[in-house]
This record gives sequence, structure tokens and C-alpha cells, in this order.
Amino acid sequence: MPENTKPVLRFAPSPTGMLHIGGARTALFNWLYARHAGGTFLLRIEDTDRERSTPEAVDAILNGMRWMGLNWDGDVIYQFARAARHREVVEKLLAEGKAYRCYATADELTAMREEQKAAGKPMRYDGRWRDRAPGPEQGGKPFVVRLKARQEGETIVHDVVLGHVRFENAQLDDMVLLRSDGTPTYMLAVVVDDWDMGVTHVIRGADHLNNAARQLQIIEALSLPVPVYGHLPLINGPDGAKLSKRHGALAVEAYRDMGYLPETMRNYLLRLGWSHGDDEIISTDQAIQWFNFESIGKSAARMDYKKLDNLNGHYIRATADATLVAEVTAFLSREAPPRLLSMAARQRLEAAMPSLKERAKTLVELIAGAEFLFTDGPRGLDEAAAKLLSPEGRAALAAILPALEATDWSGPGLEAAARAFADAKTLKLGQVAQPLRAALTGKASSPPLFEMLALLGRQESLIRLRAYAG
RNA sequence: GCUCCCAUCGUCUAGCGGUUAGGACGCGGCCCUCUCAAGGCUGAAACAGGGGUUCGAUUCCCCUUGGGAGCGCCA
Repeated sequence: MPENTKPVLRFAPSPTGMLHIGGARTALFNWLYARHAGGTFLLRIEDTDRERSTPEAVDAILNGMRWMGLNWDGDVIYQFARAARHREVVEKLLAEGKAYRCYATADELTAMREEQKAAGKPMRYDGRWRDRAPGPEQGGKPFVVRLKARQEGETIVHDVVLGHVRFENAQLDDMVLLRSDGTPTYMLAVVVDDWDMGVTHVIRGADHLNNAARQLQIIEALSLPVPVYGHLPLINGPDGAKLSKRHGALAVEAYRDMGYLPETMRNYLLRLGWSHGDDEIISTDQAIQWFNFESIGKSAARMDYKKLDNLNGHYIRATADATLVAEVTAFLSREAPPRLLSMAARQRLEAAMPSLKERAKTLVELIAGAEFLFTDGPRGLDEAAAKLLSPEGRAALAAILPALEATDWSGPGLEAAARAFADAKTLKLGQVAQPLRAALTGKASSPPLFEMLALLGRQESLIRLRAYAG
């Protein structure tokens, strides 16, 4: 690869499920480096497994990428569409004697592996057709094409995150290039496509590290240039075990639905395995500027939802009020029965947003805290609010009402009246404020009470307060 | 079983031979306060174990242990 060409990176998921958190981070790192270096970021869908690939999964991946804000360059490349090209390469290898036909059946190979396992031997293809020409009995029988891999020496993966990783070629067996139905395998397709696409950097999950050695063997057989490899440590669940459905929230859409912001996810996923000194809050622009391979950590990281919450709270507070109103509106419209906010509700929401966003770690929490603004009329009480509106609480509520009614119903006016009332009765402000809050919002905590009273207005507030006064 | 990777507070991490081992989340305390937050101050909390190398190891090497990945006509 010439030094002066712009790097070409790619994200190459297989469309067999949602875009999960690990894939999202792989995509992010590729995207970040491409943008950092002024290179190209391509998206290739690895759909050579016709059994498991689905159009729904393709949509889910594309949507997940868009939500994450990871824009790719050019058209999406579908690997299966390139099968003819892959076959062509295999023909070439066959003609050059670098690959061979293997007539071993699936059952035969299973039996071979079981024997190897029972004998405590490494499980690999034993090369039974490597140097054997098909006889007349093989005529018309199905076969796969395997790479005639070099068996002596070693293959070294020069990895930008893990360093030089050596594999004894004797440990690697002859992998299948072309299946018996004539379709290419992943191992072959990746190498050919990366070459055809001009990919210079292969950054992917560490689960592919072993594959890198095998792909290098194919690259060697084809005399292709070797891309820069980088294998990212995997992300584990909070318990340190492999991230699985059991941990929930695998798909990026699940994070969206839990009320996390895309910028939160970018920042969080970036810091999971990459660092820049003591910096924690890193904007996407900053990340593009700073991103490098050298600062990628080598060890697997765990998901920490507490930290994710904290970061999301930061980004929510940093988001403009009007933008948050739009986010909330969009979020509500995605709910099971979609919810629409009235114009009045939206206005209230925006007016209260400076206080609301200070109190929410997710959009879900933000919405929960804003419910009392969405509809008019007396509130249903949650457990804590009901406790506050005990008979004594209700009596206190009734007692203070006249003092409030006598005000101009402004925030400061209401607060002054409440303080004067509390002083006169030698009560703490909290003792009168809490029952008011409970009746006004249905909850024991809310944005500042007097601001909310003013925001809801005299008429609406009094309807709510009177419902519990007495 | 075989191959490969990894190892600093509970978690994410800084450190790239000499530091009072730093930051962040979380946790405890204090302040602020109408609630809940946010914010400020503050406290507890880590170099897995054993050998080397070195004047000196968290840092370099080896072993052990512990995690993880891979070993398909899946990707």
C-alpha cells in the first residue's frame, strides 16, 4: 500500500441479527479512523450465508448505523452479489495448484473431528484430499475447494492493537474456499472483497484474530498486499461473561428505546477500550481529531450501565431545550400506542425543560418526570405522594390555599406567600411544599414547586390542589 | 484437548524503570437546598501470585493462576 494514499476502512457485519453493541463499537472505531485520516468508510453486508441472512436484519443494521450517526461512503456492498467474482478467484487458485478439490462428506469430517477430540488431538482437517487426485468413483460427486495452505513456517499477524501475533502454519489446516454448492465461504470472500474494495485497514473484533492468520494465507496464495490489521478486544456483560441476550440491551435500538442519546453511545463506546489521558467527556468532533490506534486498550471491557447513565445525563443537560422537546416528541411517537403531545403540552414541556433535564439520566426518565405537564386535571398519586397527602397533609394543603390564591401567581410571589405561611405556623417550608408538590404533580419529587405552579397557571394549579385539599 | 489473546481501585482507565500510583463512574461523609437532581468539597478503594533482569520494577522477560476468543461446507 503506497504511503500517500488515503486509508480505506470498512464495517462488514453479517445480517443475521440486530446491530449489537460490539458491532456498533467496531463500526465506530472504523468510522472514527476514516474520518480522522480523511479516508473512506465503507459498509459491506456479509450475506454469503443464505440460510441465516435476512432483509430485516439488513434494515436493522442500516438503521442502527444511521441512529449512531455513522455515515458510510458510497453504496452498501452486498457480498453475495459478488459470488461470481469469488468463484473466478478460486478457479485461478485451482489452476495454479494452490487449491484442491476435497470430496470428504460432512459426516466423514464430523467423524474425523470426534476421533481427534477423543484422542485429545487438535481438531483440524487432516488433508486427506490434499495430494489425492479424484478417481472415477468421485465423478459427479459433490466437492468443496480447499486452500493448499503452506504447512511449514509461520504466519505473523502484524496487529496495530495487539502487536505481532505468530501462528505456526502447522497449526492451521486447509480451509474451505468454495462450498459444495459453489458459493464462497466467508474466509475467501473477505479477502477478495477487501482487495477489490481497496481496503487498507481491517479493524474488527478480536474474535477474528485467529481468522486473520488464515486470511493471510489466502492473501499470500493470491500474492495480494497485506492490509493493516487491528483486532479490538471484546465487550463483556456487567458480570464479565460474554455479552449475551441474558444481559438484555444488545441491539443499539434497545439503547435508543431506553432513552440513551446517540452522542452518549458514541462517547461511551469510544471510552470503552480507547483513552486520551484523563478525558472522559469527548465530543464526536474531538474524537475524530484525537482518534488513533495506539491508544486502544488490549483487554476486554465490561458494560457499565451506571456510567452510561451518568454520561447520558451529561449529554441530556448539554442538549438544547427545543432539541430535547423534539427528541421527546419523537420518542413518544414510537411508543406502543404512539402518544402525541398537544401544542400546550409541548409549550409547557419546553418551558420546564431547563429544570427537567437536570433531573433525568435518560429520555425515559425525562418523560416520567414531565408527565404532569402533558395532561390537565387532578393527578393520580404514586405511593410516595399518597403518603405525603395523609389527612394532616391534606389539612395543611387546605390551610395554605387561601394564602396562595391571594398572590399574583408568579413563582416568586407564590414562594414568598408559602414562606410567610410556614413562618407564621412555625413550619419548615418543606412541610408545606411537599403536600403541594404531591397534589400538583402526583409525585414526591419534581422540578422546583413554585416554578411549576406558575408554569401550570392559577386555574389548572388550583384544580389540582383543591382535589386533595381538606 | 489444541491454538491465540488478555491481566492497575467493584467498573472504565492513566501510567510507557525512579509517581504520595492519577482521573471518571459507583459508594460514604459534608456543603447547598421546598423534594429530587445538578453542583462544590471530601473519604474509602487497585498494580493476581512466584521467579528473574536491573542500583531500582506497576512498567521488561519467564512460569503459575484467572478471564476471554477460536478450532464448521457460520460469519
